[in-house]
Amino acid sequence: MASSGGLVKEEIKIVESISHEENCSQEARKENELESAKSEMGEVREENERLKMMLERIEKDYKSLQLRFFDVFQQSPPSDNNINPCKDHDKDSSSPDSHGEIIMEPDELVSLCLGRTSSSSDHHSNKKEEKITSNINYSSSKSSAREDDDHDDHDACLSLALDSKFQPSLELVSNITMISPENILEETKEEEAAGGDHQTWPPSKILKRSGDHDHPEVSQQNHVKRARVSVRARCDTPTMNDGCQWRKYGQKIAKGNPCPRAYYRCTVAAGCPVRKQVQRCADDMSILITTYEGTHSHPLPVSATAMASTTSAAASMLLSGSSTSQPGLSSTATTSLPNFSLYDNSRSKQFYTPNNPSLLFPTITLDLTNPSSSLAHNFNRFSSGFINTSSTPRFPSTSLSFSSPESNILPTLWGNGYNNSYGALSYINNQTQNGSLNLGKQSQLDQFYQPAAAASQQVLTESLTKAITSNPSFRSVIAAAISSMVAGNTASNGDQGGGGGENLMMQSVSTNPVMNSAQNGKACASSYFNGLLSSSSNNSQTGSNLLQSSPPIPIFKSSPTPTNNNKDQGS
DNA sequence: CGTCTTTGACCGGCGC
DNA sequence: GCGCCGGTCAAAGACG
Repeated sequence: MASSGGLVKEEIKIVESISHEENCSQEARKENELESAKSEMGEVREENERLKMMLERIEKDYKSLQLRFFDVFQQSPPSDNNINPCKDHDKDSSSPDSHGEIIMEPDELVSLCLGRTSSSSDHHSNKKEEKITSNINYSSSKSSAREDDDHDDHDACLSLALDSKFQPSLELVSNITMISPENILEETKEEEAAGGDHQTWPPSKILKRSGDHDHPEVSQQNHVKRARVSVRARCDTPTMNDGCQWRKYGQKIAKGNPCPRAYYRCTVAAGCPVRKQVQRCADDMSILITTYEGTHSHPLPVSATAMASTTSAAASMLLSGSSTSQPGLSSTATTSLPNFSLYDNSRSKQFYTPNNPSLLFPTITLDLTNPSSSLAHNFNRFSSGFINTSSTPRFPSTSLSFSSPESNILPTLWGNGYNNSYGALSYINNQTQNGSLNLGKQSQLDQFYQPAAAASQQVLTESLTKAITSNPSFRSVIAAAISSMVAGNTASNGDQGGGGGENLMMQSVSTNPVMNSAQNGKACASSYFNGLLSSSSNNSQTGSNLLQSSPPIPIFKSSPTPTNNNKDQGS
């Protein structure tokens, strides 16, 4: 008995030691995690520092640019048209705003599009404007291209519209700008050829409608298609709500997909050339594929800016990738990027694909559908692509996948209605309160607070942080977006904000009192992609479906589309 | 009654 | 030249 008692004691000792070791190992693990977290934070801080400096540069650039612009403008007041994209869309179709270059009215609105390569060569109608445009483009592209990484010279195609009507608070509005350098000429010519008709989408239509401009070059240029941004998202509503107002103008059964493809055009402003196609994925009917094309010729409601920014950034990524021959995205994206993946299937296949007309366009795909956060899974698709793997793309196509453990809810939030967003809040609020990312821009006209935007902020923030820190391409795109906003921010109040936190760069945006006031002091949609996700509608479908990944799938025909409900959002 | 959706017709591009 | 296909138009109907 005594020996057995001794054994027991020894066993106890062993167990204790084991548990002690376990505790030690756990502690060590925690310490390791802590260490890695610290190092990550350090990296992020460094990155933030860099971005901060970059922002300062951009700010300076912007100021000098602005001064220069006003100088030029004062010397030569522009004609009364071609000025304000908000004011006279119907008649201003050929105005350069649709080029996203520069639109200015002394007392109303300035719209700058950052990062486009100069396309002024074809503008003969307004040479002064052309001159300005060149300057702007030079400076802006310079400032955006001058950024931290040497390996990518992106044209961050983000627009900045400053509405001085609301002075002193300048409003930031982003336009979807999906123009590749090689497409600018085409677009310019298109719009010239359109002769005031803003329907620039179909080149054929332009030719048809502008019979007096039967320029051979034009028809040639028309072969060059614009960049498209395709968004895959799980969505139980007929269309994914992106904050814009859309009007359906057609529906077709496309080959290879039993689900009809719906065609929408933007109705936020009359004459806006932006269109979108909405189609359910044949393989997974819960996935909605929304393809955007064109450039908004008007300021966007805040709920739309997120989408616009996203697509713009994505497009610029695509275009920057297509404009350079470097491996770029593929190589850089293979760095560790948990819950965020970016894959580009364009590099190895740059040939034509006659069988898939959608691939006649340079297309970038944002994939928000991936329920698996498996990194390897995502990255393994880098080379294979996602949407466009079926055939060889005629134009480079790039795919982005925003997959996170919560990713299944994101598209749902996005796709669901405004009410749903609120409905989701109760769930979401438990997740995070961290609202440091803010790339969604607020407009005075649109005071919607999007609580759903608070959803999964943390995850997204982390994802974005990593994305930004590890992917130069993405970084520069984001930087361009920030630059455009900060420029506006600076113009409005000069408050750069940002207290040196981990998400300093975003905070500097979110401290904009204009933005904050626009939302009554509430934390606004607090990440670039949260903003994107927060786009909402009045869709009255139950919020209970919010977090379901396989909701009932509406077919276009039967149910009223949320786009219809968007009307009260836009203005 | 105005606005929006639906849907068949039409058009142009492209391949064969 | 023909047919297929994607994309758009526009009349008619639906809806609020």
